[in-house]
Amino acid sequence: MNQEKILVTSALPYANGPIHFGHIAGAYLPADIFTRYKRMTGADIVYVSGTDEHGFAITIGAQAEGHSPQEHVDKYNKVISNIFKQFNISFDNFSRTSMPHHHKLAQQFFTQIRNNGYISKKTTDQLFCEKCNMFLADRYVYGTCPDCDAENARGDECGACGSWIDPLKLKQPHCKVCNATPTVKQTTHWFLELGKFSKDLTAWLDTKTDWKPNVKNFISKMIENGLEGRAITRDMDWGVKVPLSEAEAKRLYVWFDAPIGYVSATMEWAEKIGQPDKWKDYWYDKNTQLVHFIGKDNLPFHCVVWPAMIMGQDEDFILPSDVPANEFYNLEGKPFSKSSGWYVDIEDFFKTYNTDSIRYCIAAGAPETKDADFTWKDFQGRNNSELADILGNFINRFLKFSANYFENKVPEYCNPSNADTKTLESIKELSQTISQHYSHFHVRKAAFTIMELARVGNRYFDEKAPWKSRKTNIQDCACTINTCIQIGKALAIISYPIIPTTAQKIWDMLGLPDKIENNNWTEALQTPVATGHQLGNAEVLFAKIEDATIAKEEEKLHSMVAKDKADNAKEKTEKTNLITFDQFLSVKMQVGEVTQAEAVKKSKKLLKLQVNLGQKSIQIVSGIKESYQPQDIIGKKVIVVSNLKPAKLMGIESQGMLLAANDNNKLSLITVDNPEISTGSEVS
RNA sequence: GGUGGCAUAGCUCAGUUGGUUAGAGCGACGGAAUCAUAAUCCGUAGGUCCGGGGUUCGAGUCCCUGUGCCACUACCA
Repeated sequence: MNQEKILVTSALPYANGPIHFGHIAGAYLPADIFTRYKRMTGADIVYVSGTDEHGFAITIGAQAEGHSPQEHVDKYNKVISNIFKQFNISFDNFSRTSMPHHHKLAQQFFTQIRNNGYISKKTTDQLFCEKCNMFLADRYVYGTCPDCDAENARGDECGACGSWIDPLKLKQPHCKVCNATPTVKQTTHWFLELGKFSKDLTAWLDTKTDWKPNVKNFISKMIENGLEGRAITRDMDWGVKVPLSEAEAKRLYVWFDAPIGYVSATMEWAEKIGQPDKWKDYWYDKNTQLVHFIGKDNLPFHCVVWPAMIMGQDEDFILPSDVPANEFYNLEGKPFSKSSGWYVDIEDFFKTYNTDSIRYCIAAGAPETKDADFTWKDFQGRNNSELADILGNFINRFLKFSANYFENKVPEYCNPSNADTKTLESIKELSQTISQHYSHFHVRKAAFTIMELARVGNRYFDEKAPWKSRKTNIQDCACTINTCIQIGKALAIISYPIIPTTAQKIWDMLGLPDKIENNNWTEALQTPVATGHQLGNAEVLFAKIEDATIAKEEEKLHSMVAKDKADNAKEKTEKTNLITFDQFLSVKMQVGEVTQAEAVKKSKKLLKLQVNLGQKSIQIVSGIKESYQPQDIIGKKVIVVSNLKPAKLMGIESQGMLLAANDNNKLSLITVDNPEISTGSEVS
C-alpha cells in the first residue's frame, strides 16, 4: 500500500492578542487529533501553522499597548505559542509571517499573478485620517447613517437599519481610532480579479465530493453569486512590501500573504530539519493531501481567494484537498470576548486543570455541524463522569485486581467463553469505527467511541464478576483479566489522538515499552499484551473536580461580566450626556451688542444688561460683576443664547444668557473676531 | 436589506438516498453488585421533532410560509 502523504495546516492565529478555547476547538485541536492519528497509522505527515503578523489591526493594537508593531507581534507570538504548548498541540513547525523568506515568497506570488494578468490597478476615493496618517478601513469609521440618520453607524453597515453603507456617504464620519474627522483622498490599489477564476474554481470544487456539505454549499453559492475583484494592497508601512516601484508606500493586504504562510512555514520546517528542499516533496506532489483546518469565518479565503492565488501563479503548487471548517465554540452561550470579560483565562486554567481534561471536553463537544458551547458544568461532567468514572476507573479496577491477585502479571487467556470472544470482537469493531471517525475529522464521535469502549470494559467486568470467579473458577477469572488488559491497551491507543498524555500513562501502567506514538496503529491494536507480561503500577488518571471549584469558576465568570455590565452602563450614561446635533441646533445663539449695563443692588455678582440683537433688545441678568465693571462692557459685541426660557434673578427678569469662559471663577466673555459683524447674526 | 445555516427529551447532541414503535450521553428516579477513584452495571420516566400549509401510500427528513437564533455580506485579520 502506498504511504499516505499529508500536509496539515491550522489557521494562522492573528498576533494581536491571546487565543481562546474557541480557536482551539475550531482549528487546532481537531487538526492535532487528525495529525496524531495519521502519524500513528504511518502516514508521511507534516503539520504547520504560525502567527499572522501583519495588517492594520496589529498596528492599532501595538499603538494601543504603547509599543512598536514588531514588539507587539513578538509578544503575541510568544503568548500564543505558549498556549499551544499547554494544549499539547503537536505542530511540526510553528512559524511567523514576519520571516524574511515569507516576505519573499509573498512577493513572488504577487509578481507572478500580476504578470499573468490577474491583478489590476484601480484608483478610488477613500477616507483618510490626517491625524492618524492613514486611510481608514470601513470598520475604522463611524458616523451618522445616511439612510436612517441613526448615529454610531459603522462605515460598512448601519446597526440600526441594517443597510449597507458606502463610507464616503456617511454623515459626520469620524475616525474610530482618534475621533478626528477624516478627509476624502484618492488612493491606488491593486485588485485580484477573482472573477477570472470562477470557472476553474467551480471545476475544482466539483471534484470535492466528500467535503462537509456546509462548507461546499457555502462556497458554491459564493462563486455562483459572482466574484468581484478584491483589493490586495493597503496604504500602510507594516507588512510585506508590494514589489512595484510605484507602490513604495503600499503593503500587501494581510489576507493575501497569510495563506502563503502555510508554504513558508513548511519551508522553514524543511530548513530546521536540515533538508531545505524537503518542503517541495509536499507542495509540488499531486499525491499530497493538503488539509486546512479553519473556523467557518475563514472559508472565503481558504476556498476561494487562496485557491485562486495558487491557480494564478506559476509554481505547480497543490490545491487544498479538504477544508474541514468548524463552526464557532462559545462560552456558556455567548462568544468568547476578552474585552467584555466573557472568557476563561488560559494561564489560570492550566494551574488548576489538566490538558487532557480540556482536550477531551472540547473534542466531545466540538462545533462540527453547528455552534457549540463550553460550559463549566459540562467540563466538570466530562471530567468526572466520563474520564474519571468510566475510563479512569475501568483502568484502575482491572490493574488493581491484577496487582492483588495475579502478582501484577498478565494472566493466561484460555478456554474463553462467549462473553470473552465477543468482547475481543468489540475491541476490533470499535477501533475500526474510531479510525473512520478520525479519518473523517469526526472528533466528537471519536471521543464518544473511546467512552463506548471503556463502557464495554466496565460492562464486561461486571458481567464476568472476576471477584467471584477468583474463588470459584480461577481460570475464567484469569481469562477475564487478560481480556481487560487487552481492552486497556486498545483504549490507550485509540484515545491517544485526543488525550495523548493520559494514553501514555495507561501505556506505562500496562508496562508497555517505548512511547505509544512510536507504535503503528494497526499493528499495536492487533498485538495482544502477552501472558506473563509484567504490568506497571496503577495510579489515578483523573482527579475529580469538586462542585465548589466549578461554582467558583462560574462565579468568577459572572462577576467579570457584572463588572463589564457596570462599565457599559457607565459608558451609556456618558453617552446619553452627549447631545445630538439637533439638540445643539435647538440652542439659538446670536451676536448681541451690550447697550446698557448696571450693577444689581445688593448683589456681589450680577449685572443687569440690555443687549441689542438687531431686530430687538433683550434684558439679561448676568453673573460677571467680579470680572467686568459695567463701563467695561458697554459697546462690546458678545455671544448670547437668545431663546432661553426667561427667569427671575434677584427679582429681575433675565431673557437670555451671555457666553463666557470660566477659569477658576475668572470670567472671560466670548466675543466676535470681527467687530463689524452685524448684531443679531446667528452663531452656529 | 441580501445570502447561507440552524431549531429534535430538563441539558448536550445523533438521526445516512423519505420507510416499522424518533435515538445516545448526561441529569432525575428505582434496583443489583462490592474488584475499583462511592467508581460500576441493569431498569424506568421524559419528545405535537419551532408554528402553519403542501407533495406522498408514508415526512424529523422534500417544497412553500411564518417566527426565533447564528454566520457571512468581500480595501473586515
